[in-house]
Amino acid sequence: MLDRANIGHPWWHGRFRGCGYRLTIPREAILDVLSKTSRHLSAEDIFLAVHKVYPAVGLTTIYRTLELLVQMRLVFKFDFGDKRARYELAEGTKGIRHHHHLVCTRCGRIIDYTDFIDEEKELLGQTEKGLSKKFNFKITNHIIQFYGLCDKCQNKG
Amino acid sequence: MLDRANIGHPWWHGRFRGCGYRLTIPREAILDVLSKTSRHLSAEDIFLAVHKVYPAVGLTTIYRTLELLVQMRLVFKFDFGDKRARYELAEGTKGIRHHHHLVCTRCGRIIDYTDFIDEEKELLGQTEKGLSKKFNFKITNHIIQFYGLCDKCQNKG
DNA sequence: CCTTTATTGATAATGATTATCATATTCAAT
DNA sequence: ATTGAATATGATAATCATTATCAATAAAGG
Ligand SMILES: [Mn+2]
Ligand SMILES: [Mn+2]
Ligand SMILES: [Zn+2]
Ligand SMILES: [Zn+2]
Repeated sequence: MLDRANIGHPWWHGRFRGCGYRLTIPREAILDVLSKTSRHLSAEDIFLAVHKVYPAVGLTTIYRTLELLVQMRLVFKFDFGDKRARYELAEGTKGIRHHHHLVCTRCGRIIDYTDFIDEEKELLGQTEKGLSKKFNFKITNHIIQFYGLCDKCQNKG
Repeated sequence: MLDRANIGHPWWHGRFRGCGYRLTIPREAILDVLSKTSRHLSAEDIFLAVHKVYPAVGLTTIYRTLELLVQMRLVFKFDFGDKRARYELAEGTKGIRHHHHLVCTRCGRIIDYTDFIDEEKELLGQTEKGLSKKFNFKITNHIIQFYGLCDKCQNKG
């Protein structure tokens, strides 16, 4: 039910054309897994999910492909303080879905938030402009993360 | 010239009283190193610096002490995307010196900035309040990092 | 000095990520 | 379809920052 013809999210096909990269089964399978979750998966998470459908795909390929996808800006790579890197699709069919994160330092839960983004954008724009000028620094990216305790973890020792 | 009597930054002595923790030579040496730099040192950096004065101090103690200092909130631990953790004294004699970072993705240079913090504070306050309410999340900390190219790295391939 | 507890350092183990390298796949040109 | 160069893959071993162990030390308080 996850055969090649059925995967066909055409919107990332175009990204591979012209880069010299090939859109192979492992690569599509990885994009497919990422596109079907709202969680922030580790390389091993992705490996296990892909493994169910394509048991021949190795962990090395997962790492290699993720590195490629990050470099192509199709995927974001995050560090939330547990030891493993976490990956998330950078855009959906509707374009880039920019958001920031709340990270629970007790249970590791990650919450995406997109509210307040508008106000943040305003300030970030100003800040980036000021910083670029003052330090002659070309900003390409930023991360904002709030750490603390999620609702469940506040009601425990 | 870095003997015990000479180190005596009394302001962190108090932090160890009442916690059951002892202010030992290795711990003071580590705090001393951190207090004398504006750079963002790795555990090994600190090890090497301490080693010059107290060659008997082992790397394990550096890691253990840093973990303790982070937990005591005397030191901040950062991840700037190179593989090693980076450490920075959380406060000076004047109290906490809150700031954010610019990270050059090419040469790894880290720039502290404290300008724009006031405007940021305003927005962060609002955002934290809104997020806390909406998600019932108790925020204790945040990180903001801008990634890009520093002035030197813009003028290279 | 003695006892208890906290701290230390040498060493080995861990675990996520990378490097290697021989094999397999793709794709365009016959 | 066949071929052949370029690209991609997977099993395996290597890296390397960080942790776990554990016996030896040092501090604190009588
Ligand atoms: Mn997210
Ligand atoms: Mn800093
Ligand atoms: Zn939680
Ligand atoms: Zn640079």
